[in-house]
Amino acid sequence: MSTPHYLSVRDEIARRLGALGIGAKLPSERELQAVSGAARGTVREALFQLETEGLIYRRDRSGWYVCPPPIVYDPTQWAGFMAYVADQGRTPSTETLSAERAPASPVVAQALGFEADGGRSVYALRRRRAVDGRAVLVEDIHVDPLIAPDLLTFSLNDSLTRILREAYGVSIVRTRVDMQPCALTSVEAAVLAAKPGAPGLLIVRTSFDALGRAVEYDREVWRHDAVRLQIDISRV
Amino acid sequence: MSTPHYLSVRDEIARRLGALGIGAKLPSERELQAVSGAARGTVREALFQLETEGLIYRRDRSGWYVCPPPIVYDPTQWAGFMAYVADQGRTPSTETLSAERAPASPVVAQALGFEADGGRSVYALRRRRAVDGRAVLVEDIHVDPLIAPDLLTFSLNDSLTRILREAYGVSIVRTRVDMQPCALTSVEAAVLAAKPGAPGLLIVRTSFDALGRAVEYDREVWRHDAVRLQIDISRV
DNA sequence: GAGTGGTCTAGACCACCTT
DNA sequence: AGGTGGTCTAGACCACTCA
Repeated sequence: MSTPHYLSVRDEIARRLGALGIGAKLPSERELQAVSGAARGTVREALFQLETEGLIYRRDRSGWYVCPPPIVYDPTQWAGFMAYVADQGRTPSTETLSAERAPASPVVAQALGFEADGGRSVYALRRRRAVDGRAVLVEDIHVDPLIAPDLLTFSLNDSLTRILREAYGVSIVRTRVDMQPCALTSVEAAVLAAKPGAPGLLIVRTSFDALGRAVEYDREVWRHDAVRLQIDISRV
Repeated sequence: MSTPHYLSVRDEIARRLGALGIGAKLPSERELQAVSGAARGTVREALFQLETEGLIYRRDRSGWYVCPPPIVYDPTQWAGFMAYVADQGRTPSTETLSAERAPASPVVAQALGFEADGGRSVYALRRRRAVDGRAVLVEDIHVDPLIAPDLLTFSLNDSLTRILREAYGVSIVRTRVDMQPCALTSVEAAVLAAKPGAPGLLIVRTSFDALGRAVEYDREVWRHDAVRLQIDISRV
């Protein structure tokens, strides 16, 4: 047995994924076990492998499902999530989980250029966004209340950038994007119906206006299999 | 037992990571098992968790080690790997694993704008790059021989972009970057002394010159914990 | 050669989802 | 209420690394 058993089980399962449709539920682990003749732990090893590859995902305590293709995402463009996803023939949705004015954490305060220990507060939004009904990301957005007073009176499921532009006359001219693989915390996992510790992709965006003010600090945690970043850069 | 045992083991191990230096080897799994009183599988569960979080990594069949901090990488800048890493106070190194002229695969041919079934060949380089002696990425670079004839006569551990500019007068003015979490194939894992299926980060760069020609197609597979992308975008 | 991590087995119990 | 995935145990053997 030169190649481990769990890899042949992986291949066997992978072969069937095409027959199952996108989003379809896989047979139970105990069924897969019966078919493959392996112990359940070995079957799970194979499933974890496919999860890392982005071919299947799980909904916590529910089961394993075939991954839909990833969304292609350009964090430097400002078309907005709803437009992007629709352009790719998918159905986006946004849900605002919370919206409040709260004290700025040190990280947020620094990102928005607040003075240390100023005790400033920020607008904090938490949104869950889904593609074709599957929750793919949770984001925390922080906005300086001095730049966008009364922000919370707007409909927050829309493009926030449009609100900033149309209601406050603030245009984004510079964006700093940070990206890093991560593990889902228990909070993030709960929001995404995933298991805590599942692999994710962290994208942090800080947006600046023409005056150089940090207007928006956006922290997005994606399911790692749900997104592919694509950026097009032209040098001057 | 509201929180799973493997998570308390994780916390216990995480607490000790500070005391161990960066790059230090963790105690063996059987030692950790003895300390925690858990079964070995549970200890491994905890270690996998820390691996996903990017706090520890393993060298295949050797053991678990404390992760150094990630390299901050801007794929849109052309400073080059060696310059980047050095700027961050780390020691970069590059090793050319192979350099040859070979038929272009369909993916490469399309990326470089070759006509379909043209039977064109390309220069293909495979390089391994390390930070402080730890292999962090393997890259496959493909260059159009019509644009850079005799490329293989140069010293290929250097910045390829500089060679293109200084020897061939080709400047990159546009870059398309694609990025996606992935799993290491057995080939990539072998090059990086990792386990096949370990989490990775795939970065694909296609670079164009002023004439709009695709000059270079670069496919980089990173250890997922070794890199943090950072991009700064200004809109005109 | 000793000890390591990698793989694998064959069970078990529980909390939770689904029906 | 039944079945699921999540967690956990207590072993075992092997290929490999390292001293």
